[in-house]
Amino acid sequence: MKRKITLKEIAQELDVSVSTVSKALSGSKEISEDTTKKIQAFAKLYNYKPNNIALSLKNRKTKTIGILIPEIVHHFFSTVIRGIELVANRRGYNVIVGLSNESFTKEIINMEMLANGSIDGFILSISKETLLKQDYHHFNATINQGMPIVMFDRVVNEVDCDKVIVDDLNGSVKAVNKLIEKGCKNIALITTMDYVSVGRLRTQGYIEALEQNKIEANSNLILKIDDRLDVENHLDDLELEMEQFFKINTIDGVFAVNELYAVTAMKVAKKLGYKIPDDIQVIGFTDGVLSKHASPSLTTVSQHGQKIGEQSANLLIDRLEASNTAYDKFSSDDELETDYIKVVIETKIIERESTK
Amino acid sequence: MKRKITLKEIAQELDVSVSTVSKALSGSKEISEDTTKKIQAFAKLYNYKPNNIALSLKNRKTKTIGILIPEIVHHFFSTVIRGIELVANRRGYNVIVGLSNESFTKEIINMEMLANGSIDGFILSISKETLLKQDYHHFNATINQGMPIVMFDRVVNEVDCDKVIVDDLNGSVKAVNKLIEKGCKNIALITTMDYVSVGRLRTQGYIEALEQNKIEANSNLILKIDDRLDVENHLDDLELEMEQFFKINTIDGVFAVNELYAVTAMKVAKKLGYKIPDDIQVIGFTDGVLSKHASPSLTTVSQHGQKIGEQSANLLIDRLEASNTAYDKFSSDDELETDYIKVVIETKIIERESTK
DNA sequence: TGTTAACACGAAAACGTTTTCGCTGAGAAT
DNA sequence: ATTCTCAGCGAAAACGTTTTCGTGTTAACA
Repeated sequence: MKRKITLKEIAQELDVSVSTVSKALSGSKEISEDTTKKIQAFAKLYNYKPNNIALSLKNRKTKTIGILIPEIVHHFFSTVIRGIELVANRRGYNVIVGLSNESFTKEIINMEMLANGSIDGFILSISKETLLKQDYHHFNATINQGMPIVMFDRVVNEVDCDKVIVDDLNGSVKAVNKLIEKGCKNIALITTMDYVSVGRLRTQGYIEALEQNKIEANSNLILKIDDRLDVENHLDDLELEMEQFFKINTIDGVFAVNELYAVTAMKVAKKLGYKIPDDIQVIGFTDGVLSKHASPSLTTVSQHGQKIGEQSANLLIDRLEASNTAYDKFSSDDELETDYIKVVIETKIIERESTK
Repeated sequence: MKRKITLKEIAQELDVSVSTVSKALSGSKEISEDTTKKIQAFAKLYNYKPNNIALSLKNRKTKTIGILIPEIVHHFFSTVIRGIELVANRRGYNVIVGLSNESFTKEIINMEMLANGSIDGFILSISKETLLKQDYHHFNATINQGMPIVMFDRVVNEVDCDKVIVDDLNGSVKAVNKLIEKGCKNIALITTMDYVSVGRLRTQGYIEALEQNKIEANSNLILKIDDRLDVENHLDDLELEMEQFFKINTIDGVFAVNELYAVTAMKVAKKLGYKIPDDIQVIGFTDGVLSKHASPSLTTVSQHGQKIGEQSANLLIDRLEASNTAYDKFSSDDELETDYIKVVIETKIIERESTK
């Protein structure tokens, strides 16, 4: 077992100083060609690689991005991570992942754990509990310590930082318009409680689309699911709720704010004897595995999670590397006027079998 | 913008030495009660938190685990990550994620990037390309440098390290037995090419179960999918291949080595007019979203990905913390006899609508 | 021969910790 | 009055780098 070799050991072995080794390895012309060759050969032989931690300490930057998300077993979030990892890696950064599990406390603990030097900046999506509490002090505290944050998807006005969001409103408008265009008269909405911003926006889109088409929104046709309970493990409840909903109302179109709701709606509808898309047409949000492989496969609003991740990472790294140089130029810690960017990722409707 | 405060700054501010501050904060009784109180109050006021990087450098351990997996947008792998993160966090570790994207080269690059001090140990699952090439030198090199590795799911005998695997063979035997027990006479197997160890093992389980029941395996009933092509984006090909398969053979039971194949098989079967589970019963492997939400929902062999992650993390951290003390005790770098552990996670059949 | 410039290298500081050891002064013991 | 003990604190080393600033040697120049 040969442990990793250090500059000091190379120096001792070759009877030169540590500084000489360092310079030789970086190809400094301060060192003679002879010594340089000798040192480089030796280093290669022993597979020398500089220690990242030491570099981080010296440079006061870790080349690591912290991702903080509510949940990882989730198609959308894992797609975003993939996007982040892709550009992070390409630009020489690593990615460290923390899960808040939708909990306010875990979110804070995780942030504090990472904010003490482990990372250069955050990319995060806010947990449901935090959204409910509307307590965002930990984000602002982190930013005030000089650590940049990029928020995606679940964002909030109270925090001043770069943001990457899906065009939820527009996407929903498009989806509902599509249903109308395909002949639906009584379009139901299956959504979440309002405190989740994406749920609220998608609901708003539904209403706007109806208004655009001079259709009066009927509150009976809106089903708000309480997703504080762990839906995945209470599928029966969900189905029951929807069954009631379908029985009470006459419906020929469904817009659901995520694919689980959409797929479940289809299942329930089929069970009640409706044919899809003949009797009822369905459009979901989020283009995940479920949409693709459901039968009938689901027409859906695609969020381009990977693009969101890529954009977020680019935004963060841009700011990180800009702040280096800006820092040198002005050397003023305070208030170099920062205007933050909000990137909106366009959605796209992917038509499959659940619409005519 | 107040940057993070350091020991040195506290020391200056309070006119004591850095050592005194450090000791006071750690509650050393070497420091008088007065000074201790003063320092602790000041530190709390300025929200002092020790810098992780400096600690890592000093302690020569980062309290960070590197995860290296082929793909993250994947139910099984993300579940494993969740398990790892859970126990890592509980035991004071962070988790850094690298994606090989099934590529040999990216696997190596990622390993080298992380092996230079950024992490204390690896938890990984081998990429397909690496399995194909059968080149495992990078794993052994890493281990020889004193960095422990835990492999899960896709493991290999050529590398000596702790391993956590699913009981693929037994799981498959159970699944096929279940089909036989439910009255299936002509059971088809839909599997991958043999170089993926889990595919091979599950195939083997299929054959063993048939033998146990004195049924002769019929090679016509085995469909090997070439998954080198990106299946997700070539669903049509997949369906076509299966359609041919179903047309040629008489089949009343299907065992598929993953849920995508199983769900697709159901889709094709339904299209051909078969009723599930009346005409054909289906069992898949991996209990993911698809299994749960397919219609009919899929009976499947559950792999307990989270448990795999938890076990892997515990194994790794145990070894990390043991090696500390062992190191102190013997102070011998070389060959303290290491016997590695292989943990087998039992599978469980979850019965749903696709079997009688 | 004496001054200078270039060259090749080393010493030391710095990043932020922890820890070992040594020092100082005050009170107790002799 | 002298030695001892101990409490309370500081200096310095160490972790592995990079970088700035010397410093000594040699060759070139006046």
